[in-house]
Amino acid sequence: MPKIVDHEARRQLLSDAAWRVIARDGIDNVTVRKIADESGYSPGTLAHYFVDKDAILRSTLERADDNIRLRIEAMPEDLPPLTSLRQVLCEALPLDEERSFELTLDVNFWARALNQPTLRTMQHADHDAWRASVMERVATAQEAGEFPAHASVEDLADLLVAFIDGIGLQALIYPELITTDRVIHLLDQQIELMTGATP
Amino acid sequence: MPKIVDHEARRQLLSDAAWRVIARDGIDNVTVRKIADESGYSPGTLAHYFVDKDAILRSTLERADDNIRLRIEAMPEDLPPLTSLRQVLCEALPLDEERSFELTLDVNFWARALNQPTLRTMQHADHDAWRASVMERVATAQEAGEFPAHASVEDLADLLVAFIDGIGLQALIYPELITTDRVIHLLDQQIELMTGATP
Amino acid sequence: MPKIVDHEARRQLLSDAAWRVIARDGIDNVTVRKIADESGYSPGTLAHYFVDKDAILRSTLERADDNIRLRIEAMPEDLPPLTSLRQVLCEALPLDEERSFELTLDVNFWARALNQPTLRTMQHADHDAWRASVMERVATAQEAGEFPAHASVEDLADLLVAFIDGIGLQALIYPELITTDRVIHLLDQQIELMTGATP
Amino acid sequence: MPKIVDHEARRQLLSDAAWRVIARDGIDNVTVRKIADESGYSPGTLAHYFVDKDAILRSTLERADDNIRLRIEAMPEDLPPLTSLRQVLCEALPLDEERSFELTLDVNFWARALNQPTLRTMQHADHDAWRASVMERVATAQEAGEFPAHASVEDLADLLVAFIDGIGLQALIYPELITTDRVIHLLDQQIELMTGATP
DNA sequence: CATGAATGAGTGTTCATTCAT
DNA sequence: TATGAATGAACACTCATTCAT
Repeated sequence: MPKIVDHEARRQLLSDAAWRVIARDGIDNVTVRKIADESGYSPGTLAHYFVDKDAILRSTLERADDNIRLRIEAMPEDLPPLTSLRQVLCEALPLDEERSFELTLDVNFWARALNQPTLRTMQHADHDAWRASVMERVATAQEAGEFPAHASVEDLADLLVAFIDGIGLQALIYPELITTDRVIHLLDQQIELMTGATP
Repeated sequence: MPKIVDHEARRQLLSDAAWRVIARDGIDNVTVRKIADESGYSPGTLAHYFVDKDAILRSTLERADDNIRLRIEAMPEDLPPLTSLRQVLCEALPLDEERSFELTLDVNFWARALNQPTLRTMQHADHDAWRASVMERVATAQEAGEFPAHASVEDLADLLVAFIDGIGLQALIYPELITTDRVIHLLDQQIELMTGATP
Repeated sequence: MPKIVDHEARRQLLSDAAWRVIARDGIDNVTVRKIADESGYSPGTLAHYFVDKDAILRSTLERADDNIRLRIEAMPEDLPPLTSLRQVLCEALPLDEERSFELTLDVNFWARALNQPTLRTMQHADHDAWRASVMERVATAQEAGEFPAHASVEDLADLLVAFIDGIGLQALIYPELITTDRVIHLLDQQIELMTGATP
Repeated sequence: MPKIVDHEARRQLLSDAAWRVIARDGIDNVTVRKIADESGYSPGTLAHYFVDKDAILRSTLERADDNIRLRIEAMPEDLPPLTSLRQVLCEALPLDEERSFELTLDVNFWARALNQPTLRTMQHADHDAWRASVMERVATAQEAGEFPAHASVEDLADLLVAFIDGIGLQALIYPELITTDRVIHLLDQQIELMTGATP
């Protein structure tokens, strides 16, 4: 069934074009025409693959979160617990162009999620999945003695997740204030606080 | 004599109406007509007080950040250092309707700031002012022996600020996941980690 | 009845302000607000003196043509026939700032006259009055032997009037092409042709 | 395959519709909706062919002057010099509906040209081209002995151009005063004056 | 008489969507 | 399936006019 494969491939191609437009111009300035131009297809073509403009935008969010999930799944499994945790956390930080691109998309959708239940549900699911990945590695690390035994795994995970969300946002919006190096430095500080590795 | 209106008061009235529309419908769905309806005035009236729609939107951001700043300035000065710090941090969290309202506005402007330099500059200045308030209190607390003497004030402040930004966002978007009580609990945990007050 | 005098004086003041705005910005870009600003009064005040915006505009045309008529009436009566004729013709040419100002106004109203009968009637009357002045002086000059006896006074007058209208327009729109000196030169040529004063 | 339209043909169709609206309602009363209605298309369609309303208006001026130029270029080349000159002059006079239509357009743009440099440049170029056509034929006629040998070709041409501009305007605005027959009569008189062909 | 705040209809323009080819 | 011309509602903004003070 080559048609089906083509169809899905075309959807992804169009979705990626939409993503680039969002990242470049901001979600408020996206027009179907721009996406069509960016993709190399005509506006009418988009109608064959997405019911409406909102569907195109939603598809970009799906793709962005797929990317993060796939990268996490692709990680080696035999890493030291803290290393693995650190890698998972870094996947959500704007440390390189690709991840900045993904986070830019997320930020563009946050405000919309406040008003669009469908979008909110999507983001919620993705955030939960990522949070579960973090929590899983926190638990493993705790078992390995990296975190204090009495600490709540949920609390530790949520503290990390909140920190990552906050520092990532700042790094994205105020890159001259929060450089990539400083993001890493602060992440190390936060982990150090939590492992209790105080001198 | 014609009716003389207090221009500044009228501007605030209209700005507040705009704010309510942004919070209710999302910044993407704001129209001048809606703001006019919400304010009780006609669309043409808005033109007397703001040069264009963007100026109205910007004014809401100014008001929101003014609110936070004024509340911080109004705090008693003789509080214990950690209490004062905690209060400043809480001013930026969506712990009640008013503060949720303010944070909703901020979230709505984040994506726009990525593409509009003017907006970004405004947000940067406001964020910096708040960050300075936090840092000032962290320094005072450290002098009072609440934080380890060797810790960097900047690092401590930025860790807190990142945590607040992240947890506030989650509490706003996923209130059923991160309740107000949990926000407070996690804030306490984070402060505890930083003071080194391990049980 | 001092009120009446004030009223008329105020009308003229406002009319002059309107005139300046038309000449400066073009009749298409005139707004009541601009006229109010130019006059130093408020928009509401204009309503006391003119029923609507069109009435203000019409009043400027009246004033412009009054000016030309008054200048012609103020001319000495004992001038040589050709000199007198020449002076009348020059009153409608943009030879100085004042007359350029008047012609600018006329040009601004020509297109409107094509669609607004009221305006057309006004312009017609003014144009007729000026044409009559020209014809009168042509007749006098012919009687004095300046023009060939067999020539039609009407034809001579209309040829002159057409020339003046045409050359004035060009001098106004393309001043770098048709300078003031050239206008005078061409006027002399035309008169010479008509007097038959061939060298 | 979608319907492929001839862009240039469609532009002309829309331009002609705009022209009719200008001639009917006056350039001040032209709205995009009226042009759309007149053309039989929707307002949105115009945006596919012209960047904005001003571009539509400008296109009508281009078309009008193209028309005159093309008619002059299409004239037989072996006419007697004075006949050829006379024909060129008549092309700019409102002697029939088509030429009245063209002149109406010009008059509508004159006032605008005073304030819009782009428009002024366009009109200047067109006027110059037409003036050059006149001058060329005056020169040929002079060589053929129709005009006095000592007369300046430039002066003769400018006298004719000014006369044509002036009489055309009057014929257009005051048709009951200056009939078509009278326009022709006066043109003959003017040429006669210039050739010195006094009976 | 003078004010200027307020109105709301009208404007040019944008753009998601439709659909004949 | 792909096209791109066409649509028409929605938008921000302008501005002549009204009217309470």
